[in-house]
This record gives sequence, C-alpha cells and structure tokens, in this order.
Amino acid sequence: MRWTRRKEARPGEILDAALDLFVAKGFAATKMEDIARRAGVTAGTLYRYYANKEEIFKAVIRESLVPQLDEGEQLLSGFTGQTSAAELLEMVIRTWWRLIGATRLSGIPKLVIAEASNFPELARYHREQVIERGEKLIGRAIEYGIARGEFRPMRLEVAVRVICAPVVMAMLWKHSMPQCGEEFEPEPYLDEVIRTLVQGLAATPSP
Amino acid sequence: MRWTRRKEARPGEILDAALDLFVAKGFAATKMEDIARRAGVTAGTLYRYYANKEEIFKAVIRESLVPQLDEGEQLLSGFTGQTSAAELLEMVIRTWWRLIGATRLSGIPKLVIAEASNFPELARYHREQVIERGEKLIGRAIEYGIARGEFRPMRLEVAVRVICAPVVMAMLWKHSMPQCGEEFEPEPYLDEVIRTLVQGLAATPSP
Amino acid sequence: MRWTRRKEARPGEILDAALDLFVAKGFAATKMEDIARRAGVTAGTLYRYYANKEEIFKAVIRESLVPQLDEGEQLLSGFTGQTSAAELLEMVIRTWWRLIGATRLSGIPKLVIAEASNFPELARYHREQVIERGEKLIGRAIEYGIARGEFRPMRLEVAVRVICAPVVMAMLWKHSMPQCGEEFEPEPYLDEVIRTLVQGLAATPSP
Amino acid sequence: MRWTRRKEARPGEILDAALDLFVAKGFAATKMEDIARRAGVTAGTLYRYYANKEEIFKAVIRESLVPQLDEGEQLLSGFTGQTSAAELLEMVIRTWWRLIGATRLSGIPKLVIAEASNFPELARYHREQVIERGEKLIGRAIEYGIARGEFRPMRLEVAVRVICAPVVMAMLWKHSMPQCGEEFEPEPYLDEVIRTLVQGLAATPSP
DNA sequence: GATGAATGAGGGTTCATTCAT
DNA sequence: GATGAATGAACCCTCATTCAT
Repeated sequence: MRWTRRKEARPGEILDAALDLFVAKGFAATKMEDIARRAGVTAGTLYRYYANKEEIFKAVIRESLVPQLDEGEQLLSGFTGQTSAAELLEMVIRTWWRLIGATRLSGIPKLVIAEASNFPELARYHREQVIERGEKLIGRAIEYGIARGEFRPMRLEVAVRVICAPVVMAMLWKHSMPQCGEEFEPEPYLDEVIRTLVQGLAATPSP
Repeated sequence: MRWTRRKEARPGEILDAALDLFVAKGFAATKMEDIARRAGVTAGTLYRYYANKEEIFKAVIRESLVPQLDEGEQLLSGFTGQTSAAELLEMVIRTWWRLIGATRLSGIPKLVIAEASNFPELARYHREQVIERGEKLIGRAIEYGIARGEFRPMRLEVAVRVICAPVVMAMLWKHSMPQCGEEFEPEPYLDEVIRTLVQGLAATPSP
Repeated sequence: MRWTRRKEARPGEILDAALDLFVAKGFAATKMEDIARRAGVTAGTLYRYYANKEEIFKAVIRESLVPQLDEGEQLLSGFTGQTSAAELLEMVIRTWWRLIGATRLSGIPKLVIAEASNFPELARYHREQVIERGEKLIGRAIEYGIARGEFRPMRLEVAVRVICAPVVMAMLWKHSMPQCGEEFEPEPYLDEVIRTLVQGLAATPSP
Repeated sequence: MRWTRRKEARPGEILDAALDLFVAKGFAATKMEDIARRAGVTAGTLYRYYANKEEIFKAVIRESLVPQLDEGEQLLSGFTGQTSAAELLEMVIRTWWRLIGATRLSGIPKLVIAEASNFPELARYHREQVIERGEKLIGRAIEYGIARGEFRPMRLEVAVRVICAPVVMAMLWKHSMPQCGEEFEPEPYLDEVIRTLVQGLAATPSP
C-alpha cells in the first residue's frame, strides 16, 4: 500500500531516525534524505511534520530529553532525611546515567556542544529546559550535604559543575572514543567518579 | 625578500585562520573562502598548500596541540621527589590550563569530539599524539602519589580520566556556554576541581 | 439534501476561490492547497472537478467573463437611433466598467496578459470569446458614429483599440498600483477618458 | 578554454538573457538555469553576480529602463517655445515608442504589472525610477499646452494617465497578442492615438 | 606563485499530484 | 464523494574545487 495511516506515529519515527543520525554524524553532515530513508519515508514527507532541518533538531532535543528529566526529577523527589548526602549524590549520578547516559540520549550533549555556535537559540533552549533543571537537582543534593555538615561549604554553582563535568564527559567519550578504536567502559569510571566526589566533597574529618 | 618569508609563513597563516573559524563555527559551516580571506589570500591559494578542506582540518588539529604538549612535558619533567603529589597534580592541571585551556587551542577538543565520526582517522591521530601523551603525564603524577602513599590505590587508566574529565569539560564549556548567554568562569571552577580531586584521591587517613 | 446542492456548487466555489487567488498572486504563486482551503475543501478534492491546476486556470478565465459579456451585449443591444454616438460610447464604457471593471473580474486581463505566453491556447480562447465580442460591441458604436457623421472616418479595428486601451489599463492599474502604495481612482480617470475620446473622435466641426 | 576573462561583460549578458526570458515566460516560469544557458554560463555563475533571482529581476529593471529614460529626458528637454503643444505631445509619444516601445524593453511593463503583487518592493522601485519620471515628462507637455491655451484645462495627474494608457497598452499588446495568433501593428495604432489625443485634449474652438 | 572566474555536484525545500482509506 | 498522507520531480541556491590567466 502506498501509505498506511500513521500520522500519529510519524513524528516519533522521524525524530528517532534524526537522533541516531545527528548523534552519529553531526547536524550538518546529516542529510534530510538520510533521515527520511531511515524513518521509512521520502524527504518530502519530513516537511509535513517539521518546517525544516533545524526544527527537527529542536524537536529531537525537546521530545527526547525533557521527558527523561521529568522522570528523573520525580524519582529523586522522594528521598527522606534518612538518606545520607553521599548516598543521595550517588543516587543522582546513577539515575542520570541509567535514564540518559546508558541510552541513545547520551549522544545529545555532543550535538549541542558542537552546534552551539551555529544554533545559539537551540543551545539556549537546551540550557533552559535541560541543563538548568539538572543543575537544580544536583544543587539540592549538595545543599543538603552542606546543611547536614557532610559536605564542606562551597559555592553551589561551582560545585554543581564539578559534579556534572565527569558525567557529561562520560557521555561524550562514549560517543567519540569508539571512533578511534578505543573502548570506553562507563561503569568502573563512574564508580571511581562517585568515590572521588564523595570523598572530595566531604567535610574534613575533625581530628 | 619579504615574499620568501611570506611563502614559508603561508601554511601557518592558513592554519591559524582555519583554527579560528573551525573553532567558532565547526567544520562544515566554515567556508574555504572565509579561511582564505582571513589568511589574506584567495581561495585558490589554499590549494597550493593543502589538497582540500579535510586536509586543512587535519593539519589544524595535528599542528596545533602537539607543540604545546611538548612544552608541557618539558615543564613537568623536572619535578623532584620533594614535591608532594597534591602539588604535582595541581601543577599539571594549572599548566594544562595555562598552555592550552586559556588559549584558542581550547577549542580543539570540541572540534575533535564533534567530528570524530566523520574523521575517525583524525580522531585516532589526536588520541595517539595528544590524549595518550597527556594521559601519560597525568598517569605519572597519580602513580607517584600512590607510590608515596598520598593517593589511595586505584586503577590508573580510570583515575586518569577522572582527572581529565573536569579539565576537558572546562574547555568545552568555555566555547559552548557563551553561545547561550551564560558566562563560564574557569578560575573558581578549576580551584574547586583541584581541591576536590586532591581530597578525593587522597588515601584515607588512618584513624 | 444539502450535499447534493453542495456537489453541484463545488466547481463554482472552486473557481471562485481560484479567481481571487490567481488575481491576487498570479498563476504560479497560487498553491492548490490555498485554493482548496478557500473553497472549503481539501487539495485532493480539487482533482475530482479539474484535472490539474492549468485546467482550473483555464476554467476560471473561461467561465468568469463570458456571462458578463452576455449581459453587457444584451443591455447595449436595445439602443435606438435616438441616442447620439457620444452617448452610446459613454454608455458602453460605463457599462463595461460597472459589469467588469468595478468587480473582481477586473483582475482577469492582468492574468491573461501575464500568462499569454505560457497558455497560448487560453489566450486565443480569451481573444475569441471575450475580446472579439467586446470589440464588436465597440466597433458597432463607432460605425454608428461615423455613419451619423458624428465621428470622423477612421479604420474601425484601430479605433476600437484606441477606445479599449484606456479602459483595460484602468483594470490593470487597479490591480497593480495599490501594490506600490499608489492609489488609483477610476472615476475621475474614466470621466476624462470619455471626454477625451468623445472629443477626440468627433468629426471636425465644419467652420 | 574554461573561462575567458569577461567579468565585466557578464552582468550585462546575464541581464540580457534574463530580460528575454522574463518577458517571454514571466518571472516564476523562468528558471535560473535557462537564464544561465542563454547567457552562456552555468547556473552557479549567476550567483557570483546576483544574490538571487529577485535581484536579477531588479537589476533588469534598473539597468535597462533607467538609461533609456535618461536619454528620453535629455532629448525632450530642448524644445523651445516655438513648438506647439500638439507637436510636443506627439514628439513625446513617438520618442517613447522609439526608445522603449519598439525595443525589447517594451516587455517590462508586462512583467512589472504581472509581478507587482509578488514583488511589491520592485513595483515601488519601478514606479519611482521609471513611471514617476515618465509622468513628469508628460505632465510638462500638458501643462505647457494648457498654459498656451492649446489644451483645455484639466487635472494634470489624470490627463497624464489618459495619455500613458494607450502607449502602455501598445507595449502590452505587442507582447501578448502574438501569443494568440493576432498581429498587432503599432504604427497605425499610435497614429490614431496621437490624432485622438491631440484633438481630444484641445481647447474647444471658440465659435 | 597567486588569482578569481567558472564549474557542477549536491543539499534543502516546495508543491502539484496521487491514491489508500 | 472526500480526505490528507505521501510522493517525487523540480527548483533555487551553496560552495569545494579547478584551471586559464
């Protein structure tokens, strides 16, 4: 048959294909026809759902990361005062990795970083919708640790980045190291990251 | 004669211009004519020195970081057994930032990460010539710390990445955060990184 | 049932919508979907009534002017020998303007002139069905004037064009001048046209 | 040879080709490649000289009509008070026809009228650069005639249009009538136009 | 050695048209 | 009879690359 009624499924299939290709080849090197073929349609069809390539790019970010963030926020909102800050921090990082880092979505940071200068509006959108919310989550964990005396006092926004950096890097490495024949094992790396951060942020033990 | 000097200087001027543009706009969005104009020549001239755009890209990556690494290695080769591992680690990170992070060269990691899949051969080259040497430098500092009992025992190649991650991220943020109106201040961030790493890697004090 | 009526009304509604759009934007710039939307149907439906865009265009031209011409001919057929040629000429021009010039149909000459080379067959049809009949009408008025000695002798087919030109131009200006911010007032213009023609065609008064 | 140094000749050749095609087929129906082929280059080359199709359109109007208008103005600026207004009017019309109507440039009005709605800016430019100057020329002739008592008093801007209409129509007919197998002979038509206008505008002879 | 005019392949996008539902 | 999702052929335009000068 020429077409089956999948109007509702199409946008998702398109974004799915686009995410794979953007992540694999970058924005500019991804051709509309490639996206179309992978989504099982022809190039013209893409334009029924998205005005142009850039809109697809934006939709990919919007539709894929934001829901994961919602879920992450919900999962982490329920911790009680019985959890130690160290446990909370570990939980945040491991949840982050499970929901995003271990999935295809881990390719998005690479995309956003690489294309930030060509699509500043997109970078801003990503910052507002994804980064700021994520940083808030992490910020709360640190605040909690400092308040409890578990973590030493420090500037919140700086500490947040100290924690984000190794996780974001893990996502980037996951997508760039295999290209040069190197393998990247996230697990031992993340274990060590968590250990180092927990110990590194800890309030110095009173003698 | 001035031209002779000019002729010999050309390749460097071209790579100089190309680095600026690649870093600012990415590989695909950088036009040959833009490179030419910025290098003070016309498009045709580029082809006297480089076979095509990809070769310029590769040359930029190849030529730019290696000399800095040479200098870095030399600077750090002279430390004596009197330096503490913590001091050494700080010195490594601060030197890294001074020689690379604080300069235009900080834009290269973004490029390599973004284009790793389109230029796997180049990614491999960069890994061998830059990353591996850098990791070796850092590995030596960790080894030294472990041997002295200052740092707790850990898998070297993992620890190396734990240290690299926040510094590389600083370079990436420096080039992507301004695009979304956010400012990134490397100094307080690096201070905190160093503090956290030093404390986080330290051997736990015997009670 | 309403649909039956609807079905019979459809072609007219389509041509109605198409006329508006063709006149406003030209043939090429008018999209099938725009026509459909304005006619209250979807694009696919147009093809139940017309084989393609060209056929719609042709139908628009064909169907729109001819009925008006019929009416015009009828109105003007009844003049008696008591009317002066000058009066008759004025009546022809004013009727022409009232039935066509003052309506949407005034946009058609622009269309036909612009697309004559792309649709020669249509141009020929328009000439035969519209222009020639119109010219005949005017020709009769002139003949009448010459026969009565009111108008000086002249070549009929030339005189006809001398009379048509200012009226056709009025229709063209009406549709092109507003686009450049100029307003076109047909009434004073037509008054002056009539005055000039009546005096200009008059047999020179015997001294 | 691959290319001969004709940088200076190219723009003219391109506009030449474009004018022919625009006049023959309209703006939208003229393909960039057609223009290129007729100008003896490839499509890409057009973009070295003009940013896009619309710019070519604008350049065609600008470069072709304006110089003719300059010449026309100069030719007509030298008439003395000895010339009768009738002679002057005839001279204006015949000069207009000789410099524009009898040449390829006679195709431009059709273009402008047809595309006025799609390119309002262009229509405005044409009005300012061409029409207004032309109307001024004609306005002066009428004023002169009224001042001398040769022409009857009338609103200048209306009279100007009464005179322009038949000449512009001649240019339009010249380009649209051949498409429907009809031939248009400008000479007898213009003779009659002039005769009618001169007589039609004349002050009525005192008895 | 340098220029820059010209090429031509290829990408993004549009839209008349088709046809399964 | 009507729909509207999908197609695919063009078209405009870009730009890396070439090569006569």
